[in-house]
Amino acid sequence: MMKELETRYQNAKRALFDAAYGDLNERQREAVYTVGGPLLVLAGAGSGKTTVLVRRIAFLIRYGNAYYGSRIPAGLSPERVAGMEAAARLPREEIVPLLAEFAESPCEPYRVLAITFTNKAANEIKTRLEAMFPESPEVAADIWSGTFHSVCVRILRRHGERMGYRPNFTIYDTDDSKKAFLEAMRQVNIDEKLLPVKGVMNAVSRAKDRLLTPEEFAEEGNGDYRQKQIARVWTAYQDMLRDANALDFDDIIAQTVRLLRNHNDVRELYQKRFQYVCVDEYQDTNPAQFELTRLLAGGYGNLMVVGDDDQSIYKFRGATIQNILSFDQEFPRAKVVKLEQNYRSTQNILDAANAVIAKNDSRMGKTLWTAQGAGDRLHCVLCEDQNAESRRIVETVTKKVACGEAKYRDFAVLYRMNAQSQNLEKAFARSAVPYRMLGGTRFSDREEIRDAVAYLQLIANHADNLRLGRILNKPARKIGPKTVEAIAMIAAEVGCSQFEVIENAEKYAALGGAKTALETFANVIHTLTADAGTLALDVFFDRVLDLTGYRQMWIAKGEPEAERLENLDEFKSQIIEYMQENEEPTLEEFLEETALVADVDRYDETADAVVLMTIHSAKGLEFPVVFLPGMEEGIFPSQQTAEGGAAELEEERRLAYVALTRAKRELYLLHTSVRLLYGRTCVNPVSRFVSEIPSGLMDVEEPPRDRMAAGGGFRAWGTVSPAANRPRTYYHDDTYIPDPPAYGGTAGNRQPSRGGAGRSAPAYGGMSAGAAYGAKPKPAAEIYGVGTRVRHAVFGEGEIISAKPMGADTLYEIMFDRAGTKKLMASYAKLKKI
DNA sequence: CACGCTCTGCCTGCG
DNA sequence: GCAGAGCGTG
Repeated sequence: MMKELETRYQNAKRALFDAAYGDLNERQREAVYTVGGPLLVLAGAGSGKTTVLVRRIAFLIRYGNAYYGSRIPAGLSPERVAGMEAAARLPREEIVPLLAEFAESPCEPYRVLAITFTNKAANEIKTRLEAMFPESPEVAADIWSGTFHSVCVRILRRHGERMGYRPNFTIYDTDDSKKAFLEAMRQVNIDEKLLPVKGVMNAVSRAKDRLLTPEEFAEEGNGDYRQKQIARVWTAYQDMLRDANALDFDDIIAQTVRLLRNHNDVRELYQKRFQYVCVDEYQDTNPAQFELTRLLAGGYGNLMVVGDDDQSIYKFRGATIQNILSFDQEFPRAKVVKLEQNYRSTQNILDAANAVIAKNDSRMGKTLWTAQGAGDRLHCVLCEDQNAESRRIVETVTKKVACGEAKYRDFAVLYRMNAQSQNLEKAFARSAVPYRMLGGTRFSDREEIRDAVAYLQLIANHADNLRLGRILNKPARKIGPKTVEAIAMIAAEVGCSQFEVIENAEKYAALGGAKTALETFANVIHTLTADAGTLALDVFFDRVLDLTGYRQMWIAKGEPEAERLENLDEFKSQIIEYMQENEEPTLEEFLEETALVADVDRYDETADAVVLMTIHSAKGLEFPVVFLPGMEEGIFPSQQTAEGGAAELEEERRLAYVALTRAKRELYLLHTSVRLLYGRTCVNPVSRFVSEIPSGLMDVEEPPRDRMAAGGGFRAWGTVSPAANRPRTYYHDDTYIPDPPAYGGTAGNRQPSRGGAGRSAPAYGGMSAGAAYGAKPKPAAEIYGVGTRVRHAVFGEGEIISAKPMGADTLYEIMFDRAGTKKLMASYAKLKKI
């Protein structure tokens, strides 16, 4: 009798939770309720992955193992159970307060660790957790949530001394690291021409991902000469970092793993602390991160990982898809929950993505579905060339915005490689469509920012030889390469830091005439080091720029470098922002944030503008309308992938899957008949990923016949027509004019003309353009001189600042009052003189 | 030391 | 096509 009541109680309890979590689907709920043991959540694109992660953390803090737990309250009565059964029919918000009493060993917030890859993801988790506990903000604050690197740095600051790092250690980013590698190569006498640094850095980085030591790496090469050389460089590099009390990004993970492996007390400290460990984007983890996760979760064994094997696109960065594929072998009792219901896209888009990814072998197997319905068919658009492709995208955006179908921010243009972005950006820059482009040089990578940071780093850590070298003679202080070399020699002999040599310059005869300059420099750094402890950070920063003469250096260069000063101001506002966010701001902590938090929120989702970025950086984002230009063999899949092995192609196909699943409503796949890339004209067949999409899902669009070249026209599926093969000349500003017929030659064997034809502007006749494309002849336009005020239909009023004759036409550069400076062809701009 | 010229290589890139 | 590195010269 009692047994039956207990079963009823358990069922009623679960029914209450199911009702309270009724906004989740069944699979999502299962993931949330499963708190004990290893758990793999295979979360398809758009399946509510972050929601599950956050809700689960909140669940285990509030209720612990309430759902699957077997606890029965004392004095359980039939009336009580009947009451619970009736309560399940109440509205959700009335059920939620009833759940607290079912809590079964709930977890304290500080015992939860959530690891992500990007700061953006870490911040999102934090923000969403704060929203889950509005009544007690300390809960979200107590949860350890951060990136792999921030978690490891936190551990190393505390226990790094065991590994030989003093707590004020410095973090070297990729650029610093490159400088150190170059120096290391000089030290071991290896010519950069024979062994490019890029290759060395990559090899060492991959080896560190695999937790190898230089010795193991050399051994693994089995006598391979190159590998032995790399190991020598690596050893010298590692010595330099050790001397400078510095770690690079890879060391941060690898050394934390060694710390936890080799020091039982430290490992146990964290294993006892972390009752629950969650890892996001698990398909992107490398072997070192796998090991770290395993160690940290090794106490309680409550490890949840979330990821999507089909979105593993970072093998080139060291990630192993194996980590997710063999999770259930590594953790034998693991539970696997698949999230396949998609809340983002239409069924047509999902069917296309499913069809493409189904061609892969190395996958766990998922099929996305939606309750939303089929939606529009995909569009496959063939354009003449990359300019037509870009224009086509801009036109489509303009049209859809004009008819009120969408806002600018609903559109994204996603491309395979950054080289494609130039054309696209030009088309947008010339139009009235607001856009923002991600990628390119990051703010923190700019020279002036790096220099400013180097000054701050040196002040925080005088042993930082690399940063010292960066700014020692910047601005020029009459400390030339000879002096620098002498300093390095002395430092190596004495066994001290280079800055200590400078401090004691008068002791060393070898420093000769530079002594005074060095003393002055040392004094400046000493003064600033003292200031760092007393002045407010922003005031201190100004003082650094002024006392070192660094600001003056850029001021002296005048107008062309004005942006540098603006960037330094922008950096100062980042300092102020940091001061506002932290109660006890310190230089060291600020520097750590700068090292680990590169350009937060590069993508402002609120701005009403079309977004342009690579497919890689679009992972995790979604847009109502997505354009995928360059769906061509040789671009996507890229040349080197297509030539690589099957594994490379599978990764590329996953990238295609990521690209397709970014779209919510509409998807445009664009490809061209001819394309100018790397200064070469190429004729690429349409991408295999387009061909893999069932034709019934797609509308195919080709340019109308009369606009096509003579000779049978273009065939969509890659047949090369002779006319398409004709070489063309492009001007630096991308205004294109076909070569006259007499030019001859074919695209395939055309020699790159370095600095030759095409740079200057030969006077081509306008007619050849018309003849090649059968296009209408350009209407004659009235020619205006520089300084003329004109009106444009879209951009409004402006002034002509330059006019360049181009064949029969004229290229104007016009500074518009509101739309900025644009380059326009006279015949198309339809300008009116004011 | 600053500049301008030539040469080269070139996919994706978190922290 | 173009950026970044390397190199030579004023």
